[in-house]
Amino acid sequence: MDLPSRDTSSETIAEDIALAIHEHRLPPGSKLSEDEVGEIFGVSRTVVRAALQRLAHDRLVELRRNRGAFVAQPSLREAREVFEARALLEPRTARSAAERITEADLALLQRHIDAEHAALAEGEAGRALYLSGKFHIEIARIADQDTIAEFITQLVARSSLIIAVYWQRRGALCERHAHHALMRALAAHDGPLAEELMKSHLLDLLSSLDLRSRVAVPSSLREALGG
Amino acid sequence: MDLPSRDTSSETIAEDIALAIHEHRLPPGSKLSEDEVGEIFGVSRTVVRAALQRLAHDRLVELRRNRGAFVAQPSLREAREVFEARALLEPRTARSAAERITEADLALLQRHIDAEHAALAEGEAGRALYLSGKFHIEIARIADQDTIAEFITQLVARSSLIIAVYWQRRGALCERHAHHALMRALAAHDGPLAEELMKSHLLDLLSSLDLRSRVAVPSSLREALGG
DNA sequence: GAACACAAGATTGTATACGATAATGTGCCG
DNA sequence: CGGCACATTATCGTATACAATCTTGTGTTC
Repeated sequence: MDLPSRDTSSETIAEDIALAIHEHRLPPGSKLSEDEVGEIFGVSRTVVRAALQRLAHDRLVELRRNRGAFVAQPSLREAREVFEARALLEPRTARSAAERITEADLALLQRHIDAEHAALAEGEAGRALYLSGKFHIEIARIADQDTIAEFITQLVARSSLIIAVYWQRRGALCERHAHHALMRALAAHDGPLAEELMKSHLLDLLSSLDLRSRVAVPSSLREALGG
Repeated sequence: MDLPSRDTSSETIAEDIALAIHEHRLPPGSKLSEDEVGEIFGVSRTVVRAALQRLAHDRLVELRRNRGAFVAQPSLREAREVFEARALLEPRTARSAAERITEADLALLQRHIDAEHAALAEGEAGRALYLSGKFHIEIARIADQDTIAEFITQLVARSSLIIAVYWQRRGALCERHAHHALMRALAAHDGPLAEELMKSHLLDLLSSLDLRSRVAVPSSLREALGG
């Protein structure tokens, strides 16, 4: 039943869970029992705990003492703060990326966009959102700023969670235009334009969230009631 | 020998180790054996591992598979990146802080500065550096930006490590002037000035490091040679 | 009938034990 | 005498077992 588990397992498990959260297969509030997770992945609680601790540090899960691990439910305040942090980091990073981007990088970014496009066409909105986040992370990597890229990776993951909770217009993510425009600026090595586009893109994202009143409903309760 | 250990222990241990790194009692490259640390704090390896994992996530220690945990030795590149990240985050945060700072906040900051002063006078350079970092973190907290404050906390801790490795002028930290000037700008609610002062303060810090050539010497080797 | 106290169950927190892996020391061979 | 192969040792990686804590169900009392 348990595959040979190629590498160090706790990292793999943490990434699997993170991906599930990212793709909204694990809704906010879900309980992640150590026994249960351990059985699913065929490992002991020890390694599960390590994975959960890592996710807790990234604020993707919340660890409550003697209660267990739950998929985090970002507060209104946290949602605002995450996007404010991104607004500080990403525009300047996009500018750096535009100044040093290569043809290979551009091709890679284009593949990301195409994959996102395809996922959306197939109705896999969760996966599309995940790939959309990858696009942002990739830009930070292109800027050759590993430290900042790491922060952005965290922020993108948390953004995914925030979108799961506070998204209002259930329609299409209007990101395609923004990402295409960013691509053009990057291809043209136009740093200032890329910076400006990224800035407004993040503002658009933030304003598309309903941060007025919608308190995060405890989805565990909703589960119990709905089904 | 072992105190009742008031709270959850792994957090406490992680903070104790972080403080020791911060104050340069644990030089970069030091090995942190699980058994050894566990014996010192009177706990099992389980909880030590949790603490070390947390520190590894903050990039204060490096975890090598089947080798153990070592106090991190930031690379030249990492040193540069950490200060670039701070340059993106802290100036704008200082501006926000200036706009919303209260009298109580000012008093607290002043106490920080005084304590730093006192530590320096008593020759406790390590503790002075630690308090100096606290000053920066406190500003982020005053800006009411928990998320960014968390990032800055990480970056300040890593900066301390970087200073331990790359500091060139062994003389006094020239921070006192910069921090006093910042205090004045904050007290005057002068956001733009605070932003500018923070920016140049960080640049000063970066330029006071010797990032030209000095490769981090493996201090374990140096220990062995020096006695 | 409602509220409190208590007990049973479940889940996490921690310690210990065993297996795997890498560093080190020893002996043989060239 | 130097270098390589192998055994030894120490340390980490993981699993399991026990203890502490919280939740929940039940019975009693007002």
